[in-house]
Amino acid sequence: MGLTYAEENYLKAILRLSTPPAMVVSTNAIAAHLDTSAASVTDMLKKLAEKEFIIYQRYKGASLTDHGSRIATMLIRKHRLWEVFLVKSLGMTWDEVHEIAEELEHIQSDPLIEKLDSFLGFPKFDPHGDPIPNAQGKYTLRAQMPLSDLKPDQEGVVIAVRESDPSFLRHLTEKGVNLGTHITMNGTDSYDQTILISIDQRQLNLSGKVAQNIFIKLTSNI
Amino acid sequence: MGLTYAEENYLKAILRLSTPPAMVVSTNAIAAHLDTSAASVTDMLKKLAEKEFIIYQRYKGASLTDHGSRIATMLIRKHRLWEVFLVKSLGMTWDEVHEIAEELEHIQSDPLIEKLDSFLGFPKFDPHGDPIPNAQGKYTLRAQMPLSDLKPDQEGVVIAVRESDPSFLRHLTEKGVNLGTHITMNGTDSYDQTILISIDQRQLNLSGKVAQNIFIKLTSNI
DNA sequence: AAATAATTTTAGTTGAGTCTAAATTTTATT
DNA sequence: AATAAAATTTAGACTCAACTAAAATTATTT
Repeated sequence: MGLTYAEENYLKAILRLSTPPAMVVSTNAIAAHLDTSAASVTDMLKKLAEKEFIIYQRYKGASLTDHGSRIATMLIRKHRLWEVFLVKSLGMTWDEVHEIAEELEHIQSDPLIEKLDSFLGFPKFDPHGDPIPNAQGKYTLRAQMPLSDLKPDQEGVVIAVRESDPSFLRHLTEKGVNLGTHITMNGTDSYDQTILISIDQRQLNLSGKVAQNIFIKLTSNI
Repeated sequence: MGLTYAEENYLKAILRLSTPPAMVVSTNAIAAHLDTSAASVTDMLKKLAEKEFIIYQRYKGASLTDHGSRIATMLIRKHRLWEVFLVKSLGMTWDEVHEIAEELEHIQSDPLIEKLDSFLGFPKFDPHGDPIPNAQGKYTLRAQMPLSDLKPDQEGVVIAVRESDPSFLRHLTEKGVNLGTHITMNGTDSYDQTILISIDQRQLNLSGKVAQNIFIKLTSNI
């Protein structure tokens, strides 16, 4: 009695869009996220509610039940474990793996995923720095802030980036920004919101939009 | 422009059922293999012919075009490479992997499959002894015969087994029959067609049906 | 509080892939 | 060669997941 790919993708979208404290997601938000029509979303929400994966009230939006939340979390777990495999074992780059993991996450086998986890050494984070839920659905949250929020002279280490847009990730690679890269904030250009940073001794600048999608763990600044 | 899972599965079925010299597969054979109705097969054959993956004549059956054959062969390649990964890297057993590989073979990424091949060391055979096509679609055929065809006192090594039925494979494992196992034929029980063999010094018997699905490479018999 | 805008749902279609039942074509048998 | 049997195709219907257009509900603004 497995779920269809479409059902799984809807649950994943609802989890991704659920934010505390409300945890209720609107029809339009899901439609935008999945690039589909609001009418299609309404149809699917009715089905998912019928199967008790979500709680849904007409015109009010949807929220995951414990059951639905568990399924969505396991999809995230599978997605991120496969990404680790693709990068660590096969040598793919962080910009190549999201699309492939979108397919791999739907493979149905609990023994497979537990053995993959073991094979990879029970990684806690994926190649973009996102936490990997364990078999019980628990994961590590780390204190982090967008690079764009750093004040001049603050410094830190890149611990995560917004995944999934390959050209954004390739841009970072070109600039020398990777997980673990140490960055010092120099300042913001008042005209164009460009961010000035240094990596090692090297100075460079990033657009504000890019800097919002790089996440930093602060280190003691002098 | 990818194929649907259903289309891919039909092409794979046609390849599996194509036997020289005719290479033409009947509607009913496909229906039986895919456990579906003949009417559904007819519908799909029309679509595949329209897309030029097969040549199809009403009432006469279907055969793969070069294009269709290439796609089906690449599915076999992916299926068998994933099986090697599941057994060699993750430590699964040969009875567990077919069903999972049926899903994994549909993952769409050429770089992925070439890197997987390299990671595994370009294996030539899968965990059931079936040959793995290379990136050009070429594979190694080996001389082999069913265990049931051995004459008394002939001996050889198990180099392949019919894959895909988990309970058959578990049965073999229990009896101590694996790829590489050396077997001597002792004889056939005239009553019930049971096959008598020895493995090392140990004697055991197998049903005729089982013995037909174990493939042997003969070694010099005294 | 009424009017307008935005959001969401309903109604009616579509295409993929399947089904059963009936009709057609091919093959085998007398 | 005529008839019976087997194989195959056609016809019509179903489910899933999507769509557009129109209707209904909720939110916002005047």
